[in-house]
Amino acid sequence: MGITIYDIAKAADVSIATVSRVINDTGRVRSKTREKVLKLADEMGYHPQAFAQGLASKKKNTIAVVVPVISNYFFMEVLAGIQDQLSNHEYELNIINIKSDEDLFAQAEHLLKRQVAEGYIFISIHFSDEKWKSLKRYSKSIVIVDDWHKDFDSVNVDDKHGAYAATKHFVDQGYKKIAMISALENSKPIIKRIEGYKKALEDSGIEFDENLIVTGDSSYRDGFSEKNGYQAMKKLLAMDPLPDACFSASDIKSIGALKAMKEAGVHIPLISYDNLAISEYIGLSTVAQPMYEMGSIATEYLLERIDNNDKKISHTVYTPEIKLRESSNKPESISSTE
Amino acid sequence: MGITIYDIAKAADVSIATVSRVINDTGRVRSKTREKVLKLADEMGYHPQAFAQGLASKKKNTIAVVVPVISNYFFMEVLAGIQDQLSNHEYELNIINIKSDEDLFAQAEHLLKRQVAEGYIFISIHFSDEKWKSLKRYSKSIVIVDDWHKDFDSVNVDDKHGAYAATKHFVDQGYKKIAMISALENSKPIIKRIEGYKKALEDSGIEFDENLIVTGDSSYRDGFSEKNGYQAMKKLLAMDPLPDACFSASDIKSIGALKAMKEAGVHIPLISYDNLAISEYIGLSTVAQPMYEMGSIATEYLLERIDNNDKKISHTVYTPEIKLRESSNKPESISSTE
DNA sequence: GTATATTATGAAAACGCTTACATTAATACA
DNA sequence: TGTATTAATGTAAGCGTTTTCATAATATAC
Repeated sequence: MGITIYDIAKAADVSIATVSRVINDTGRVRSKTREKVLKLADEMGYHPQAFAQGLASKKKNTIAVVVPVISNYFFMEVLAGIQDQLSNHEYELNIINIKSDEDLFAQAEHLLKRQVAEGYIFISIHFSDEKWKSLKRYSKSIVIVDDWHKDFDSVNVDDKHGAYAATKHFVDQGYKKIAMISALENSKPIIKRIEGYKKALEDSGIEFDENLIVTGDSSYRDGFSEKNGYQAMKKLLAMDPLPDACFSASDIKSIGALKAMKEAGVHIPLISYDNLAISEYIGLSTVAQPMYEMGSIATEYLLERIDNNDKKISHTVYTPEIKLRESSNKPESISSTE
Repeated sequence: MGITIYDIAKAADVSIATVSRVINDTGRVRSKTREKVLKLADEMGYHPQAFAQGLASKKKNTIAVVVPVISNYFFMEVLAGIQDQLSNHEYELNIINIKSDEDLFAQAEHLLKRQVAEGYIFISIHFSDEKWKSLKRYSKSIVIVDDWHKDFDSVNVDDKHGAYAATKHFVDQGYKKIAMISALENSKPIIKRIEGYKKALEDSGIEFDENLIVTGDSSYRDGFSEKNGYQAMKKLLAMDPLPDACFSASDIKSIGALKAMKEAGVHIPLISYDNLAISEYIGLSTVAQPMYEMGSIATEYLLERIDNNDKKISHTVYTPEIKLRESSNKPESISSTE
C-alpha cells in the first residue's frame, strides 16, 4: 500500500537502520548518505507510519485531551489555549470525548490502558480521590483541569471565591432576594459555587432560601445549555415577588436566562460565570475564568512532566475576576425591546 | 509496564492467539476457555494497546477530523454533529488542527501518509482540484465538508444562494446602499458569498460599489473574529452617508459589528451568515447553515465509505435558510442602550 | 471401537518501525 | 605502512498485536 522504510532502504541501497537514523536525525550518518536518503524519501513520498513508530519507540507523539463533551464553549476556550501552547511542539492533539451516559471512570481507565497518548489532560472530569489515585499507575503524565488531586498536576479556579464575589456584589448593592441558577449538582465546581453563594449570604446576614436555587429541566449536557438557563429563569420569573438579582453558574445558561427575561420584558440584575468570548459582546457581567490560560498552563505542565517525571507536582489555582458589564445593572439602565 | 496479551495468555494457560480471539470475538473458542480468559483479562485489567493493534490489523479505530482552527464556533457545531453520529460506533475521534501559517497541503499529505486514522473528514480546507486529486491515492476514505471535489464525498452549503437571499431581502426592503463585511478572500465560501451578494445587486439593477465590501485589519483566524468584525463595522460607520444595510459573512464577525454599532449608538440593519447557537439568543438575523447536520451526514458518508469503498460518491448541497430576527430590522425598532 | 468430520487451540509469521550491538570503513597517529 | 581510534553502516531482535495455517482435541457416524 504505502511506501515503507524498506522501499527507501532498497532504493538508496542502505539498510533500514540507516534510513531510520536519517529520518529521525538520530545517530551519525555520512552526509552523502543522508542526502541520498532524504532525497529519495522526498521523491517517493515517504512518511513513517504513526502506529509502527508508536509501537517500536513506545513514544506516541500525541497528547490526549479528555472532555465530557467536545462541543461546549467552555472547553473550546480551554482548547484554544492548549492548541496554541502545543503548536510549538511536535505533538498531535487527540481530543477524546467521554460519554457522560456511561461509566466515566471505566472509559478513562480504558483510554489510559490503551496507551493512545504520551500524556493526558482531563478537563472537567470529576472522580473521587481514590479513583484518581488508582489512575496514577497507568500513566505518569496526566494533568487535571477543573478538578483536583494531590498526586497530579492540576489547574483550577477558586470557584467558591468567584461565586462569593458575585453574590457579595449584589449584597453590596442592597439586594436581599438573590437567586442562583445552578446546574446538576454532580460536579465539584457547581458545589463550590453554591458554597460561595451561600457563604456570601451568610456573611451578610441574609437567610438562605433553598427555593432560590433553581435549575432548568433540560438535562442536555448536564444542564449547561441555553435551554436549561431559559427554563431556570422562567421559574424565577414566576416568583412573586421577583428576585432582586440573580447569580448564574455559567454564561451559556445566562444566554438563555437573558432571553427569558427579554421575552418577559423584565430584567433582573444578573451576574454569570465563565466569561466566554461572546459574553463581552452581549454585555454579560460575569466571573471570568481564565480559560485560555488554564489550557495553556495545563499543557505546559504536561510537557514538563513528560520530559521529567521527577518534577514536583504543581497546582495552580486562579482567582477569578469579576467583570461587571450591563447585565448586572438595575432594570432602568438596561435596554429592552418591549 | 502494562499488561500485555502474553501476561493473560500465561495466566490462562493458553496461547496468545486464543486470547486475541476471545478479546476480539473472532474465531471460535470453547466457552469455558472464553470465560477463563475474560475473567483474567478483567481481573488483570488488560486492554489491547492501540498502537500494536493498529500495526497488526492495519485498522486504526480512529476517525480524524481535520480543521484549520479547532476553537472556532463554526467547527464546534459541525463537530457536535460528527460526535453524536460517531457515538453509535466504536471509533475514536481525532481532531487535527492544521496550522494555517504553514503549507496546508504538505500538512494534509503528511497526515494521510502517516496513516493515523481509518478515515478523514476535512472541514473548511480548500485545495485546488489537482491537489485534492493527488490526495486520493493516500486514503480512500475522505469526506470533504465546505469544499468540493468530484472524487470525494462532500457536504456543502449553497453559499452563493445564501448570500443572494440575504442581499435580496435588503433590496426588497427598498435599501440601496448595501454593504458587505467580508473576510480574507482566500476561501471558496467567501468568494461564493461575494458572488451571491453581487448577483443580487445586479439582478436588482443596483450598481456594485467595491468600496462597500469591507473587512477588518485583524488577520487572526483569517479574519473570522469578533475583532475583525468590529473593525469592519467601524469602517462602515465612518462612511457618509451610512450604508442602508449590511450583509456580514459570518456570525462571529457580526457580534463584533453589533458591538461597534451599539457603541456608536447607530444601527444598520444586518444579516449575517452561519446561525451559531448563540445567534438566536442575541437576535441576529442570519443565513442558517445546518452545521450540525453537515457534521452528521459527513460522518455517515465516511462510515459508509470505510465500509464499502465501491459505493458511489455522494455530494450533498444544503440550501441555506434565512432566519430573520431583530438585527435586520430598521433602526427604530431596535433596542439601544444609548 | 475405529474412521471421519468438526471444532478448538497453538506456532509462527507479519505489520513497519527503533535500537542495541556487531561489523566494516575511514581516519589518525606513530 | 601498520596499528589504534573513531565514524558509518548493517544485522537482528523486539515492540504487542492479528491472522494464517497446522495440529490437537473432541464429536459424529458407522
